[in-house]
Amino acid sequence: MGVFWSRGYHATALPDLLQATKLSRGSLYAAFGDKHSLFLRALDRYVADALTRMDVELGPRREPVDGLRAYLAGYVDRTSGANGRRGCLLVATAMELAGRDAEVDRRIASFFKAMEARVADALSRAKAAGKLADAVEPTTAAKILVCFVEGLRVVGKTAPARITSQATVDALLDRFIR
Amino acid sequence: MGVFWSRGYHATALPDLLQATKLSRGSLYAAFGDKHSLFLRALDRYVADALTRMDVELGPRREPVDGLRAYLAGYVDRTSGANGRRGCLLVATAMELAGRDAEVDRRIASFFKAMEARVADALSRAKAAGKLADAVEPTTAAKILVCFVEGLRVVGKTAPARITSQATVDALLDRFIR
DNA sequence: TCCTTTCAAGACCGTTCGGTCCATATATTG
DNA sequence: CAATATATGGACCGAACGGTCTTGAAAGGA
Repeated sequence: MGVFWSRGYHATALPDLLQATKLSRGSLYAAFGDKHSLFLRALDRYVADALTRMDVELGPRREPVDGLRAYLAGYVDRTSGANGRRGCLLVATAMELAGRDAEVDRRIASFFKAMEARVADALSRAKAAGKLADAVEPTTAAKILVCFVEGLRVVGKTAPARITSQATVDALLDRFIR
Repeated sequence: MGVFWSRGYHATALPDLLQATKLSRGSLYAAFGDKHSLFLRALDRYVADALTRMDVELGPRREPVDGLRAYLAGYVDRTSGANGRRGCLLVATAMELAGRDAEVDRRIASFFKAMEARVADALSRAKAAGKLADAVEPTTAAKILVCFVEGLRVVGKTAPARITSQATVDALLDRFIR
């Protein structure tokens, strides 16, 4: 997963994968079929990791506003410094392969949907608790937050300044919570 | 430019460029040096187009809030339907090449800075006109909007639904203007 | 008309790509 | 120990890559 993450699909060559998996050429093909299948596996793992992390951060047992802060803080962390420069396998894949690879399309779209649903859920619990500013609609606000964090990943590739990102995130959240 | 835009740098092969430029192999190399130089030219043009468009939308002669609406409407348009699926040369390049190509890095970073400056300027004029909501700080809000629109481009690759994007954009802007 | 310049078409180059195959070494098992 | 299953390193394959160079036709000028 790591090597696709760092380099992207096209830029990752077989030798990179062999080194990363410490497998021989033959064994790698026996185990995973081909490069594309291996990539889909990596993508699936990346998505699963992201979703379970969100389930922790935004889970129903947690105070929703705290959860949203944790969720956004995670993105600040992942878009700062070396993490930021490394980028995001999902966003990179969306830009590189979406529209040309149906399997990838499905995974990307379903991930965004799942992420949005989790954020929307946290927001609606926050709203029920009276923590949201007036006229904030959870599902729409969730779309805003999803777009925003994905944009953070893009900008973080070349401007991964933690303090700035954190301040930006705080300012955004301030427009939604009471 | 179009062919890099649609396919990305690595995925664009020489034959694609020959067909797009209607040049022979020899002429193309005589005119542009190599693939990388040609790509940088295309990127420069893309950036220049985007900035001049923003200068029109957010120019000082225009009502700043109207300008921001036009600017955001432009992004809705470019992230909807076929336009959305085509993606954005800048975002794709940022994810594919940033951190591995210094020339690209400079261009991406300076573009985001320039975009942010223009948005911030419009916002501060709006603030001076009393059109901004309380406690909205133009430079921070500009960073938010930039991240948001770049995120729209990412999400628009797989979910290019115009009505949804427009509603999301409207909801975001509503949090900032009075 | 002839000479020069230009440029398109594509042969060609070395390299690298993703993928297959085999000979060999290493375990595993009776 | 012998027989068998397993997995490894790397040779090998055709194709495509980016880039160079030759050839020949068309165009322009004297």
